[in-house]
Amino acid sequence: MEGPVTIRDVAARAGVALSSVSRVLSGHPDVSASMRAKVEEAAQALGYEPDLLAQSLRSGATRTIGFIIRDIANPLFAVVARACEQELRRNGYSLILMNSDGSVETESKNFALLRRRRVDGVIASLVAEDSPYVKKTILSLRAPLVLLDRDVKGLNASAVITDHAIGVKSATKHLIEAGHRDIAFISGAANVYTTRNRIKGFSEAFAEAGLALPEKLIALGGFDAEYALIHARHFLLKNPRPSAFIAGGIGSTAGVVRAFNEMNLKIGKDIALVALDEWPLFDVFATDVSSVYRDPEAIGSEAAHLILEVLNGNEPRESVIDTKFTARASSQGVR
Amino acid sequence: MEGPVTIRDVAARAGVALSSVSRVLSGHPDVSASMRAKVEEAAQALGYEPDLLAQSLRSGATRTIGFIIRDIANPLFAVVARACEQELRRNGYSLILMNSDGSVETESKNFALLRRRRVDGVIASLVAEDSPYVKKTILSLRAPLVLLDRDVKGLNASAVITDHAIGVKSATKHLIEAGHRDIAFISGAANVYTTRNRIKGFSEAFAEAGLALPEKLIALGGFDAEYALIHARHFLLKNPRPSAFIAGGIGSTAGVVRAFNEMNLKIGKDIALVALDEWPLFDVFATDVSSVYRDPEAIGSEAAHLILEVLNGNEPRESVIDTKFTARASSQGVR
DNA sequence: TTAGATTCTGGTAACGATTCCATCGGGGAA
DNA sequence: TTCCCCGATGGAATCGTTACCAGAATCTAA
Repeated sequence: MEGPVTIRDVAARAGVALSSVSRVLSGHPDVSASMRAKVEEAAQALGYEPDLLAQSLRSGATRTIGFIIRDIANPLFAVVARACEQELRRNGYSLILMNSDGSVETESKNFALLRRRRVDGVIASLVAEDSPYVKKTILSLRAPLVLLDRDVKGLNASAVITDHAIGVKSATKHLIEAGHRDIAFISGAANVYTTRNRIKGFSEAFAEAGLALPEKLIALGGFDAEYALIHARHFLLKNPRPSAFIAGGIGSTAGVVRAFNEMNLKIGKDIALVALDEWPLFDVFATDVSSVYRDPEAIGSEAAHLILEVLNGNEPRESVIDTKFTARASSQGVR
Repeated sequence: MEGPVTIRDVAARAGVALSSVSRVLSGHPDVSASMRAKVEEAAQALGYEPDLLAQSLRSGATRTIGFIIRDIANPLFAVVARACEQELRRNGYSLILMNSDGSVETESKNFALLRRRRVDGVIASLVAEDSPYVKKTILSLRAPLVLLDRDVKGLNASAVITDHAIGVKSATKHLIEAGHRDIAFISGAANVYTTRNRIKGFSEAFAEAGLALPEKLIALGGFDAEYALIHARHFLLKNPRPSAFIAGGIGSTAGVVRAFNEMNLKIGKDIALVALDEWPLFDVFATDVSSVYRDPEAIGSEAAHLILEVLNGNEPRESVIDTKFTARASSQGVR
């Protein structure tokens, strides 16, 4: 019937000044027992709930964290987001989710909007590290930032970094030992750390084996299935055909395997495959696919920890998550 | 160097009253050209950005929508969330994401927090329709609500409803025609519309075939993989063993197929399967699994439309999304 | 010329909270 | 008894906006 009840209503009902109500409710020490009782009775009776908006305006803290990623529908990021939200929620923060849809303009607008919303911090997986706006946008944030798997110089930001190289290197080594030489590698563009670090592992394995990197079989341009499909098709028409593929991420894997299916190539028999990252139902419907795994749960909660640390006055820092290669039937030698 | 620039700073620089600045920036008609020029120059020069917090406090609208679901890591809901966020973003709203982790208490706390944050609306997939708190919590929201696949009486809320029955019915009919009689059905609890509506389709198919419903083979208790795994194991030990399974959702499917794998049962050969809902890489790694499909993209953007409609003064309403059964190799008759 | 309407502008009161400051007692110490 | 200090309270300013109100300036019509 009445609108939302404010601190004034409580003060009126208790017959005291509103500053006294505020003191009681915020646990100020200098309040008498009788005052405390009166105010608490009134607040209880009226069902008073403090307005977070007003508190935020006054205090300058919104207890809100922005979360910007390319696409929440990427199952890996969905798990990251869940873990992150859970951990932030436990600490009294809420999460504002924004997809950048793979567009640097959208990403930039998202940052600007979060700034205007006065979020206390931002966790982001940037579309690109080298786009001209990035630094300007981020430096004007005036709030702590946690990057997910990105390396941008001169930012003073925290970051959760994945050590892809170690996993990709042992995957590549494994393929080489199984006799593969023409190994195709399809992943996102080199303007994000993720890709560069994966290629690092890939290159190191070839170098250590004393072999030349198959540069013609490397396609770095997009994490989406479409990009991978087109380039996998192209590679599969080469002569000789590559005998193995490494697919950089869930989208890439989808594209690569679609290309295999189109040409009726059986994984592990006609062609070898290593997938970087796993996806839902991986363990039941892709039981023989070799993979380089990283724990998205750990990434999400670590991102939350890093932002909370800075909000508690600590210095930004980096945290490294490792990856693990598991060989399965898909990466054996093929005839 | 300076803190964030406010409307006062702009007023000072332009040498006018702050009310004039507000008028210019909010496009009030009664402003002279020279005033407009002065203010715009000053705002531009100082890089002024209005504070959404203050605007919200003043206007009463936060342009913020709460989104409460059980688990964003469920790939179906991740796509729903993405579509929803995109559509809301286009209309100037931001989305606050909260997982309820399958707990009615957490869900209730999330609602309370969103209320205190003064969100303009909430989109939610309730954990249960019948928990005692639900109505009280929701009625005290004082903001429009869109339910996802839930049916709660006396709420005056909008809803995006999926017509599962039609798809499940034709799936069941198909199984019956292929000779299956002992069809197991595993899904979430009956205190959500989703489950009841699926069972409705299941029952109707049996009724129309003049057969008795295999009540002993119905397990309704949880959408999670663990629940499905336990009950699938149990059913598979029965004599006679069910010849077909319908798994209600992505989690259920994971559990059911794990049970198959444990007992070394080949899908489509030793045992038939129909999955309700599809998941990422379904088309490449589960090409022969029969499914009842619904379009999560449509659900998400429809939810956004429904909440925007009410925010624009229209009455709440329901919107129905249909489902489609596709028969594949997994649901043929088995020896 | 003057009344009345019309622009335009500045000042001020909100929105709902917190916090500083001043005031008023009462209790303890000298 | 006097002085001081501290606990307890109320009043007012503030966070950054918007919106109302009043007054000044300009304009139109009689």
